Amino acid sequence: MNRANNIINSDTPQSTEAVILKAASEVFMERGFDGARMQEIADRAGLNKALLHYYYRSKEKLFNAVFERVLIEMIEGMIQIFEDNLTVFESIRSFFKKHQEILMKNKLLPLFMLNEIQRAPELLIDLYPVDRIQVVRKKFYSDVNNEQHMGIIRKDVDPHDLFLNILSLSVFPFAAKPLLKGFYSMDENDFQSMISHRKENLADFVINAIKA
Amino acid sequence: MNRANNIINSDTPQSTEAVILKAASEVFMERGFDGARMQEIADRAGLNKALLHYYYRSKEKLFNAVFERVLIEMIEGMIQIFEDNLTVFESIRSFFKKHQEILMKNKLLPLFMLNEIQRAPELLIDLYPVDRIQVVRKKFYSDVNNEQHMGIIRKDVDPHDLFLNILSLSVFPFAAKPLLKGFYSMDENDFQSMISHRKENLADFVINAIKA
DNA sequence: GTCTATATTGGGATAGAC
DNA sequence: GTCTATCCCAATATAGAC
Repeated sequence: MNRANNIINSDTPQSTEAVILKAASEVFMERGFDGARMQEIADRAGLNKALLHYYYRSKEKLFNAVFERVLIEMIEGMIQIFEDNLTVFESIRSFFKKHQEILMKNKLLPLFMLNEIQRAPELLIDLYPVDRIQVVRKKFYSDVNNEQHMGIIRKDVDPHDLFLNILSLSVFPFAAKPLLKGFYSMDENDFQSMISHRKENLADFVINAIKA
Repeated sequence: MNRANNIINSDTPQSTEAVILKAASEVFMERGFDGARMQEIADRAGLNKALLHYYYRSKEKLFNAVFERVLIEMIEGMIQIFEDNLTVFESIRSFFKKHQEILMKNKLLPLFMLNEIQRAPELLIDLYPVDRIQVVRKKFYSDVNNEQHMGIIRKDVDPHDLFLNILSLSVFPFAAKPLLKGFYSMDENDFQSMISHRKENLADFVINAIKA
């Protein structure tokens, strides 16, 4: 269980501050900012509400602390996946494999992030240097372009679209988990095995879609 | 602007009940159940809070009225798209085209639905006869199987996966709109033209991925 | 630093006049 | 049916003892 794959659960926290942050992460992830209660966070941390305010002043500040941490680790995690020097096909394979594993350990992450950014879009700009991720995207784009010239990837593939498609295929099932459970009447195990299956097969889907 | 494509905005409402429902739809969609305020709904409807309770008893009942309507229209809309007797490739083309148009008119719909079902999964089962959508899925599956035997679609395509992939590609960008805006620094127009672009090209992506 | 007790306000819900 | 005024609880936040 290496650090990169583990966004919410820190390693057996010691300091009160860390205990609070861990409990807060859980509750905010499950219920969102508006649905979360300071009381529940205190209960889960085994402390009282007053202490939360002692350390973090307000619910909003506590939330921001949680969100910033989650946001940074998520993006850094995604960046790492793309960092190795691989062919585009290999990158795609490795991306799905690693990304599905990350999300499997943090099933609530996608919906949480999408939600809170919709609620307060400034969170994204305020808390993160957005251009950090541009570097990776640009590299991916030029890699794709190269392989298009080499006749490996179809010429009509737009790298920008491709990136978004990959992200959609990877993330959506997690955001839609409760919906899928309802429609397909799946339980937690079914969902898990669906993801393992996708982890192996999504790359083929995409590669077939783009290969020349 | 036909009815099927129009989930939130009803046609120039008359009755107070309808005015409330319309205002409530807007506010719940924008802020979710937990973030929504009865006061804001009243303000937008040009009425006072007391009337909301007069007609709908409680916030929760008002929400359920909104949610049920949205859920049913959404599913019925999706079902209609698949109802025509087309080849799989044609279905896919027509699905993306129509579905992107529906979502374009209700950009907040996907995230709203995903959210609220995560918050209260029983909404799905309580408010809708789930098996209604199974019929369409089953038909799609058997169509795919047929065309696999005819050598049109790759044998290793799992219809179940394919369905989820199509949904992911169609829905995710809307759920992630604020995130995309942040990362790509897009404005509303950029987003709109990205969707028009995808409306035309998503089908090719999928068809390339699955054609034998 | 951590607790109990309390202040304060936001917001869902109701009473009652018209 | 629609309004104003009010109730009341839940939830954030603070005071102050230890």
